[in-house]
Amino acid sequence: MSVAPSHLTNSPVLAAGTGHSSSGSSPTFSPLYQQIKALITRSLQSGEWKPGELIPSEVELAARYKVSQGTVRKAIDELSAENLVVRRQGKGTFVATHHEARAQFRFLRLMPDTGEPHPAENRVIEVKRLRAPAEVARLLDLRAGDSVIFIKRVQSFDGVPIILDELWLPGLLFKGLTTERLVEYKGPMYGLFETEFGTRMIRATERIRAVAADEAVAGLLGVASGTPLLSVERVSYTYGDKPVEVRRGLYHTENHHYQNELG
Amino acid sequence: MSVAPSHLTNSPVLAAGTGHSSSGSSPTFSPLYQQIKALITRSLQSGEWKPGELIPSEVELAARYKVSQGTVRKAIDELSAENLVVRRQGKGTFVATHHEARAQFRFLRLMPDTGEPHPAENRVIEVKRLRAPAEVARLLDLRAGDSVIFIKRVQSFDGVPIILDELWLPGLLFKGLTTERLVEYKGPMYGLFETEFGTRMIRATERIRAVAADEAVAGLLGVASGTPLLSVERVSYTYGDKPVEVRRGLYHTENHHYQNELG
DNA sequence: AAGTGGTCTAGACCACTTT
DNA sequence: AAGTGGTCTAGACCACTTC
Repeated sequence: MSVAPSHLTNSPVLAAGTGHSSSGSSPTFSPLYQQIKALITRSLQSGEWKPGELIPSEVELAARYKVSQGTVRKAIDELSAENLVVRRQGKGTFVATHHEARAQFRFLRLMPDTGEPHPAENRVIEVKRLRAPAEVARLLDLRAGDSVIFIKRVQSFDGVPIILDELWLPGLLFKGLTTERLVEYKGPMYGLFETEFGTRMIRATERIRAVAADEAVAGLLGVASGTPLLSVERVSYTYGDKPVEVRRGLYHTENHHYQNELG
Repeated sequence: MSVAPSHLTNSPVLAAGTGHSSSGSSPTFSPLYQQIKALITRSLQSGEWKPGELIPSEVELAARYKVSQGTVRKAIDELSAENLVVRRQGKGTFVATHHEARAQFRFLRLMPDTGEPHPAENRVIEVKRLRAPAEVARLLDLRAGDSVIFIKRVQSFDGVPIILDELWLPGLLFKGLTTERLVEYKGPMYGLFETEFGTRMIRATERIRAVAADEAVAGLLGVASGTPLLSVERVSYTYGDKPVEVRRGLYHTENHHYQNELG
């Protein structure tokens, strides 16, 4: 009935019956739906469909890739599970964006011990361009000495400073980033990165430990020197597992805690 | 062709064609595969299939529940995603267990800053039965004053004490738990709970903060009083989201860190 | 009414494991 | 060879949204 999708690595021609094979004899072979998933991911990465936009329907994609709707469906199921897209019944499938309430708490895990989480107030302390320190260069997959943008800021809740953040971003990707744009932008920083610089954070790894506040830090957070703080070192990745942000946060956890779920 | 599964809430009789409906007019209705999933979960919970054992094949389950294999498959897909079962191609589907290398790191997130994770050595400091403090009773969904088992222990890596744990367990569920059984048991504590007491931890929530070591804690961990420590408060749940463990860990994070992934 | 994702079925073939 | 989970297809109907 159907014709084998010639641009994919599978079955050159299909045997009798309806189903068709899922592996050829090529050096690389993966299930069809994985290949479809990779193709869709490529389109997301290239900006063919931008954050917040509607992607083609399952039927359209099935026609485009010459596979069944069920196969496209399984590909999108996985993309949805990885938070790259969001399905909405009756409407369609949308490219995920950081400009949504539900997406916020994936990357900001600090919660007040009691009551509802409040929006953070940001105070930018410093933005400058510098040569990547060896450690940052290693984590960002850059050469030591490559240009990076350094940001230092304090986040407050209800007027009380709680988080001191330091960020390092690849200079090439975030060329026009200035203090003004950071300050005037409302909403989460990842929303700014996504909208203004076309870089979307997909996942991150964190290393958490307890440290003591030194003099400088204590001053910025309004605590006594030596106060125990949560140190959160984060590396964020975009499409293709490319590292695009190194962040070091110091959290004052007297009345807040880092919330984590072990699934 | 097929007959509607009368023990499920859906379609009393099925219309022409192959597919059949997914919602009735009953007060409660959920997709068929969710109902199947609930039935399988109940069998896991009741011990019909024990940890490590093989559960019936998809074909058998489809016959038992009078649904298609595809529907059983979708139910098991979700159970697999939730780590309740493990699929092995060609062999079958097995009930998940804590006695596996892969399951360890889901609940022990402390890693050495460099090198491979080592097995922990446990030193049990105290095991006693007491009346649940108000906070513990609240978290375990018990009445204040109900009997709980309290455990205090130190975990070391390469002979260096790193973790001080305090645990509270419902007395009813862990009747025969003694210091001896804790000490003589090899492997992870959740393995003991699962094998000896039939209580399997499914998921947990954690609240993490930084605190200073007091005199008693400092002595047990061999650090100076006032040293910043990671405080990890965990509540673990078994089937049916029933809380069955409260744990408070203090981690010395000078050469270790808590590893977390943000998906 | 038309289009979208969500559910369910039936059947085919594949890859892997055991007998 | 037989049994298991894994992939793929085709088609039906449902729930929801928009026109």
